[in-house]
Amino acid sequence: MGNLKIKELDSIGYVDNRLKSIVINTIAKHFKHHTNEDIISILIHIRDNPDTYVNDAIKSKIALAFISEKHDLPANEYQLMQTLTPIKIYGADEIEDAAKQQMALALSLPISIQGALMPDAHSGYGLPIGGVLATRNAVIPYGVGMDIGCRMTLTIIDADEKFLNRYDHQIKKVLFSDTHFGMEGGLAVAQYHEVLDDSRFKATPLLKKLHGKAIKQLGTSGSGNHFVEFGMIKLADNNTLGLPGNSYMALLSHSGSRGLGANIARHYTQVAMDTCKLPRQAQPLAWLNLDTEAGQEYWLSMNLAGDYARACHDRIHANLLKTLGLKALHKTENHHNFAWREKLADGAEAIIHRKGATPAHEGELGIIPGSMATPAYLVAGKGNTDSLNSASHGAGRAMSRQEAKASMTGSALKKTLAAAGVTLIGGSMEENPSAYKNIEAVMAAQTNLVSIQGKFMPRIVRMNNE
DNA sequence: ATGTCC
Repeated sequence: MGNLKIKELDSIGYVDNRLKSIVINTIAKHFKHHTNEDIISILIHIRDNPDTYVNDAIKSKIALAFISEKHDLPANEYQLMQTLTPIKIYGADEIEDAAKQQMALALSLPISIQGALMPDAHSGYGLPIGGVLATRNAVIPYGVGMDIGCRMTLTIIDADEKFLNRYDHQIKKVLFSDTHFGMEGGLAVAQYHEVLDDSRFKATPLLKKLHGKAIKQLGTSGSGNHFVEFGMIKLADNNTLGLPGNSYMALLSHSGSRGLGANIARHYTQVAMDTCKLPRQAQPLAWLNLDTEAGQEYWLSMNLAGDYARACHDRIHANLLKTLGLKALHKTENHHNFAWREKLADGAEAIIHRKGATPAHEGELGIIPGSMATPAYLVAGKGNTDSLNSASHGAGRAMSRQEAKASMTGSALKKTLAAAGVTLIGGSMEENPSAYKNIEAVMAAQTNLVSIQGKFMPRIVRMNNE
């Protein structure tokens, strides 16, 4: 740093030793060719306007340290920022205020860079469902969610509607015998997938402990809105899959990482909340710095849970197709509860949290389901950077689970299903189609984010009982 | 979402 003296730092208010060492390191790394005069004027500007630098790739470290020093906070305590972090909201009219407020709170974290709210958004714990958040070198366990790697898999099958109609009875039987939903019991046939041999299961005491549970639950589905269903998909002409724009039988599944991911999420949320202190209302958004051991452990564990969730879908699809003697033509899959290291529009690297959001980079295929009696859409991303390359993960809840239960009777649901030509095996009132927003309206709110490649209509749906 | 506090 040329001949800038420590005394000069003192004279401009950089007195704290931690602050000084960050400044010295930053200067040595990034401001080698600046004059002392320039450096001092930059430091004074950061000192007087720290909030405006919290998103700066280089100067944010100084700004954050300065803010924490100024407020006389310990190194692990943080204040919320007043600066407005960029946010784009899609389908704002249909999104409840509580979800927007949660997103605004998330954007006031000093680690937040950019955010987006998808048209199916509703309030969740910490980050709203349908929330996308870019942060700098930190991961928020509640920004990923409790079901790490909750995801979709669609297999387009080499069969037409005649097969679905002719083998209706067998399909129902297999959807009952070859899937497992809920917490008790498991599949009749022992499952294997190479993910079970993954060495990451030996990386931490927690993962070692969870390995047995992962073995038992491989190939099972969860509860709530999780499903496995057969239906028909009509592909668009000139779709990007390279398949003729015909109608095909298809298998669609929605589930996550079961007990493995839930335990990882619970454990590291606690670690984050113990080690990253925030104002009370923001505490669920506590993060793990990715340079710390806990941050790296979570990152490894989250990725393993994601791979495990994928393996569960792989087993489900392989089991059902094998029993029914069917052949896959094409497979589409995507996580919608996960975090990725990605580049932002300006080239800066960020951690992108998608909590109930579909990755939608240019050309990337994904699946956006409606409900048990409404279409799911096979989409290709448009790479819209305002949405952080994301789209909705479904139609989104219009009613709480309680409201949904209270507003629907068994006979009314039967009528809805019959009108849609859907057979439901298991399922609950909480998942009734009217508890969800209109999927067509949600799709209309994100035409700048994805293009529709195919429309899937469920025919035989398996969900958890109750 | 989750053997819903091993």
